[in-house]
Amino acid sequence: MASDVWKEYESNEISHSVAHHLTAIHELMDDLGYARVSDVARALEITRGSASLTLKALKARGLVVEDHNKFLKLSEDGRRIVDSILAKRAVVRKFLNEVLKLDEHQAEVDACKVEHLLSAQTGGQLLHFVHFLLSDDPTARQFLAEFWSKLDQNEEWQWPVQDVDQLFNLESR
Amino acid sequence: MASDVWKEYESNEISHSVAHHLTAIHELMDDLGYARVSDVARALEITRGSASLTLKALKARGLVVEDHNKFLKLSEDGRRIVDSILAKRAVVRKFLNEVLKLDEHQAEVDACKVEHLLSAQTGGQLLHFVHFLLSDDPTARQFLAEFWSKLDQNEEWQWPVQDVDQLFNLESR
DNA sequence: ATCAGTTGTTTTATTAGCAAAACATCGGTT
DNA sequence: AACCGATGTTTTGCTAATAAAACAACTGAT
Repeated sequence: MASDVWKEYESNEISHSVAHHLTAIHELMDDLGYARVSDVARALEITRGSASLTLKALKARGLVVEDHNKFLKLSEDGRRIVDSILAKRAVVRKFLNEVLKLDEHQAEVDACKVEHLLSAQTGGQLLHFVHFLLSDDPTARQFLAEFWSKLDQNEEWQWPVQDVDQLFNLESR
Repeated sequence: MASDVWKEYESNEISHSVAHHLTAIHELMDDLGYARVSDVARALEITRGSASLTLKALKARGLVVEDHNKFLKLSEDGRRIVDSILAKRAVVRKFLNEVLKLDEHQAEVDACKVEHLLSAQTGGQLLHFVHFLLSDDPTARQFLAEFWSKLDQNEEWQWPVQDVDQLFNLESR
């Protein structure tokens, strides 16, 4: 694989840690009405010192703004980022849980891992897909019904499959 | 969100970097028939020093074994990990590109980002799903045809969507 | 008014992953 | 034999993200 592909991992706009510092502020504002350094640290179960340093960097990046009395708030940019993350998380979780029938915990964990990594295009297309898939369109309903009935029968594959491409080619022939 | 969910990100078996060191060895064995530290470094476009350190750690973890003359090879465990990563990458790439119609580069980049993060269960279920979806089952074909035709019309959503859950609820009512 | 608890920051240290540079060791060429 | 190029390792330094501990400042209760 070309290195310009795999190295894009680090060149990401926001890290996993930053994503959760930002969403923690968002959720604290909803739950408590405010968010201080200590509240974020408690929510993420990290020390106040760690949260203080990370949040200082986020203030410098303009994603978090500080009140006259140490109260934190998302900036416009920060809110935009949190919105996109939460939207992707919700879509992925819904897809994994309600379509692929993975248990809620697994769906939550996997969604949490990838939410900040998916591009806006991927998130948007996935939303369209899941939206149609879970709508009451009869074709979608029939498709899901058939897929789920196959899920119950199909236990023949061992994972990991050795050659996925070959598996697909065998079927499309 | 509970911290035991978001903190699982770090507790992952293998990091992005390790995933690509291992897959690089795999691909070099296929392409050249051998893989040395320098070959891995060249493939990943990092310095030999960095590769040397990372690969030393992987030898210590028993994922990579070293020949009598500095030639590297995947161990049984290493090969198992590479198989699972490549399988997940292939399935995700196929889904993003052939179903969601994202361009190949975007599909490649996003698949590369998440390949090592998905659980085995998620990978397996996704494989079942994509396999059925791209099969010649008439229901699957009809569903995809309808989805794609909707894709062409639907440009009304702005991304990020503010409240994804609400979007779904409105439709399912 | 003092004392305890909470809060925020800073300093020191750790880990993963990288670069850069120095170093040693080969192998082949001349 | 001397040299050059490729290879592998080690050392030093960097960044991000954490913990731990020390410190300062504010808050509230008695």
